[in-house]
Formats: sequence, C-alpha cells, structure tokens
Amino acid sequence: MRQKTGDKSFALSLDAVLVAMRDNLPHVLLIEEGGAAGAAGAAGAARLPSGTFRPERHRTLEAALRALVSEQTSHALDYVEQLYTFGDRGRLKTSAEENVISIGYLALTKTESAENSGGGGSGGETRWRDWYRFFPWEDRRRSREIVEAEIVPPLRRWACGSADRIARAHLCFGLEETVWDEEKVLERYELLFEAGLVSEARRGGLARAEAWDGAPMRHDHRRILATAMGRLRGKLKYRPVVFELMPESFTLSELQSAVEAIAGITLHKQNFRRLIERERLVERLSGSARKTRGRPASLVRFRRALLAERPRLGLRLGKG
Amino acid sequence: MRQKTGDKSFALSLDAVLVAMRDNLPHVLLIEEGGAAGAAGAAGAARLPSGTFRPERHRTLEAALRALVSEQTSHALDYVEQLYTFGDRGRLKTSAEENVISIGYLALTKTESAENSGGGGSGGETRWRDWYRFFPWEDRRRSREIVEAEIVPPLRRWACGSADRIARAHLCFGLEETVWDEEKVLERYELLFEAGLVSEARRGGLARAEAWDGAPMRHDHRRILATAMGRLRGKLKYRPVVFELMPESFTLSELQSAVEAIAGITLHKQNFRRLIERERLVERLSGSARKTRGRPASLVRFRRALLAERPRLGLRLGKG
DNA sequence: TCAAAAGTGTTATCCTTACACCCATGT
DNA sequence: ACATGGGTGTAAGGATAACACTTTTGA
Repeated sequence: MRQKTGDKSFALSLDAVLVAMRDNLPHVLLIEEGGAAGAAGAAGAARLPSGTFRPERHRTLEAALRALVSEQTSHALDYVEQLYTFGDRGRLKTSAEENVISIGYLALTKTESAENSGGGGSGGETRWRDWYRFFPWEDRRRSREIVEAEIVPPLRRWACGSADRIARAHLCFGLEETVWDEEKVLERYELLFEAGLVSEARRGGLARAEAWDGAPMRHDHRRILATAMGRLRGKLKYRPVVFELMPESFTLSELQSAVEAIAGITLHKQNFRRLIERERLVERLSGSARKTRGRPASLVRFRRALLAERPRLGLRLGKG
Repeated sequence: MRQKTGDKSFALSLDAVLVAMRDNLPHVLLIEEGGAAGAAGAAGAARLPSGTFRPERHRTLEAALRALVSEQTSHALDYVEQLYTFGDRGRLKTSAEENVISIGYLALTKTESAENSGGGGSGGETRWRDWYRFFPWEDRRRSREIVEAEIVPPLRRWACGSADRIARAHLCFGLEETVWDEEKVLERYELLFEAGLVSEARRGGLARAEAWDGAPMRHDHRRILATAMGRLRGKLKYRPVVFELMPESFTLSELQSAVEAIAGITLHKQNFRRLIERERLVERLSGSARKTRGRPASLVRFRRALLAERPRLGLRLGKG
C-alpha cells in the first residue's frame, strides 16, 4: 500500500516490538518467512509484526497498530508506547521500497499469554526470540569479551586514527575512561552499522558474517529493536514498567533477574531489595515459592496503588 | 497536499517547536495569520511553523523539517530532536482536514540570531512569543495561585465525585499528598482539554474564555508545544541542553535563571552552583559582567570537551 | 554608606555502595 | 550435615537540602 502523491510515493508503516519474558530472558515476537529459519537464519531473516496504516480503517495510529498485531500474530496488546518515527529507510539498499516512513512501537506483555507459534495469516510463522540473538554484545552479565575480542579490533581498524571515530567508539562501548551505558543500544548498533560490521550494512544483503554480530533482520527492523531495548532499559529506572512483564505473583529474586536480564547487567542483591522496599513497589503475599533448591522465597506482587500515589518512581539501577 | 489512497486521504505534516531565550524567558517561534493578533488573539490564533512532507523533495524527515522552517521563517535550525508522532488530530472539530498525521520536532537556538519579525513567504507574520502565554499555569516561580484559584474549582466540578478523575487531577497538579512535577506539561493540558477548560476543546472554536486558560493555538499545536515543554524540562536533567539556548559566555546566575525559567520553578543557589562545579559543566573566562547593579559576576562558558568525556550528565534540579 | 547581587562555609540527612553474615530448606 | 539460595545488619562515602554568612560593586 503506497500513497500516490504525484510522481513519487511513500508508505506509512507501523512496526511493533512486542516484548515478553520467557525463561528469564527478554523475548521479542517475530515473523519468520520461508527460508532456513534455523539457528543461523541467513536468507529468511526475521521481521517485526508490521503493516501499512490505513486511515480509512482506523481512527488513531495506536488502534491501527493493535489491530495489525492481533491480525498478524493473534496476540492482543496491553502496554503500548510509541518509540520513534523513522524516515530514512532508504539508506538500506536491500529493499525495493524507496520511501517508507515507519512508526515504531514498544509493547509489553506478561509471559502467561505469550505462547509460542500461533501463526497468523500473513504468510509467516510467528515466534518468540531471545532479543540477545540479535544483539549478543548487549548482554554483559556473564562475559564482556565480545566487545573486547570481536568488536574493538575491527572498530580500531575502521577508525584508523580518526580522533572523532575513536572518541565515539569509546563512548558507545565504555572503553578507556568511559563506562558502559546500557541504554546506548541504538548508538552502538548505528556505530557498528556505520563501520560495516553488521550484515544489514553490507552490500551482499543479509548474509551473516560472524557469530558475534547477531542475527540480521529485515528492513531496518533491527534498528527499531535497538531503539526499543534502549527505551525499555531507560524507562526501568524511572517508571515501574518491569511489572508489565512479570506474572501476578513473583519472588524478589525473580524480579531482580528480570531486571538484570533486560538491562544486561548484574545488580547488588541487598541494594536492589532495599530499593524495592523503600519505594514500596511490592506487597508481600501469604504463600511462598518452593521451586528451586534452597530456602523458599516469599511471594510478592506489584502494589498497583502505587501508580496513584507516586507517579514517577521506577528502579534506578546501581552497580553490581 | 494530501495523499490519495482509495476513498479517504491523509496528510503527513511536520511541525517545529523552535525555542530560544529572550529576556530570560523561553520563547517559541510562531506564525500569526491575519485577524487581531494582539493581546487576546481570538480569531487569528497562532500556529507553529509546519508543512507537508514531500518525499520527492527530501530524503529524510529532518531535512524536510529544516527546509520547511527556513522557508517559512527564514531561520536556520541548529539542535533538532523528534518529539512524537500524533495521529488523532481528528478529535479537533475545528479543522476541515480529516486525517492528519503530524510529526512534532523540538529545535533549540541561541538568542543572538533570534530576531523578531522576519516574516517568510507563506502568508503570516513570524513572531517570538513567551511560551507561558499559552500555559500560564506552568510558571510556578512567582505564584501558584492560578492552579488553586482558577483551575481546581472547575476541575472539581468536572470530576463531580469520580474517584478516578479526582486522582488524575491530584497527580497532574500536585494537589494533596502529591507534588508538582514540572515535566507533566502534556498530562495537565490533556486533562484540562478533557474537562473542557481550554478553548480548543470547546465547540465554539478558538474563542478564549478566561484569562487564565492561556492563548489558544491552531489545530493541535498547543498539544505539540506542551509535549516540547515537557521534553525539554525532562532533558535538562540528564543532558546539557540548556547550553544550546545560552550565548557563548554567560554568568552562573544567568544560567540558573534560564534553567528556572524553563522548568518554571526556583532553585537553591548554592546547590545549583555546586552541581555545575561538580559536573565541571562550565569553565571560567577572564572577563566579568557588569550589567546589573550589584557585584559583577565572572563569565563562564560551556565546556564543550565535556560532551566527549561524560555523555549523560545534565542538571538534575533539586527543590528551591 | 547602603542596597543589590555575587559568592562561600558548614551541617544534618539521606542515598549509594559494599562488606559480611545468618536463616530455612531439600538432598 | 551441607550445599543452595533467601534474607538481613551495619558502616563508609558521597550527594542533597538548607542554614547563614562574607565580598564586591553601583548609586
């Protein structure tokens, strides 16, 4: 669906990044078309649920987005937030479309209703995928060696002495005097793109070069996902959004691992708990969970009353 | 310029909120068409510089915006940031246009080049206007009585006992146990709109009812301005954006009043200075300013080197 | 000399970071 | 009993909020 204007045309597309936690990792709902959609996923790269805005059918953008996602993935949206409007998809030579304006949205949903498969009508299989599949360098919980071993060397070659490029690389990846800022997901992706280190940036199409550079996505969807990740990581700190991703009742440890998995860093246990308690974010339930080996943890739930009391407190994360 | 799709059409418009400081107050660049554009400004309400996106002429949205603003106001943009994409202008019955998607931008510029008048070609006079003209209740530096005297009574009548409405009013305007959050500019405007207390919400068109409710603007431009104000107020706290609005050299007091004028609140002098010093945001110049009566202040300038050192520190404002 | 504005010292309090340690349960 | 994870006490250092006070100029 293009809009005719005169001699050139453009489409207004809506794209959704739908996030849910599965196995304690943030997952994204994707549509994978044909091809070998296996581990490497070269030809049939995944895409986000998306479609063209038809003003004659929907009064608002958000209504259109909700309709579109439920058609394509048979999944209803709960929390929805607009991310950004991208107007330069044209820089990607892979697509035949010349002008696409796309409005990206972030949506959060609880795990319970987040079953796999499902498959809507529009010629593709819907799947939940760990978001670090597309951004392996963003998970700093176990190791940080991807950056040091795989990213820094080619980045230095690309910078080849340019003070500006070196400074940007340091800022983005927390090298030398600077620190890793988990919110700079987009900046890092764009830098790698500019340096030709992610497959979307290479002429050859979407073929994946290395293991460390992450699975590619169609169009500029990986950029939209990066925007969503950065936004969610940032929002964690000043709005209680994690709870949109948690089940009704959970333990404090589960909450902490969820936050850690989203932010890609580890946190200090006692400080995290003190924060939760001070802000009175949760209330204790009677039961206790005896899922794992050690001492059973007591169950808590999000204090919904909080939204009415103190609007703007989330979890400002500290250091591990 | 509309885009034909089938039976219905829509336009994609770009709108710019261009901000500069004049006389120590944030001002916005507006286009005022015909009518009595005097103090009350009823019929010929102001509008933001805006125009339709033509993909055949501009490769990116931002390029189109820059071109558009310089055409309409003969003013070049420096700092530019996308705000939000609004898709439900249809709720305003005042306009003949049925479907308008508008992408709002925030732009900042230094006072020096911000001369008044200028007047571009597109049938209207460009003027800088104090932004509190449109949002009188947002300036809490001198008095807070607009909210108490003018806003609360009609809001209570509108809420008429609904617990939800009362809670929202408290949250937005910092009543009872809650505190005034200077960033909630949009939320406050939308609440007043919903309660029918701003003229854009009333059937009769743009006629202004009271003095306290602020001057109206065309279309949903006041909503876009509210978004810009909230965003700028928020961004002050974690990015050094004030400096985009300051002249090359300035005094610490001038800097403080600028921040206060933007945020609409007063700050504690020593704490503000300590913050500026600790973050090493400025560097001293040799000269000193002898503009006003008292002791001359020493001049400083923004330490541009900071942008390379520590990316994300702005001024987190405290209480007065 | 006095008012006005610039600029500094000091303190109580809270938040952050980090250490080490105890508790309850399954195997 | 002991490994495993849940849960707590306490203390150093830094940031915040708020006092009051001195200094330098123009009128």
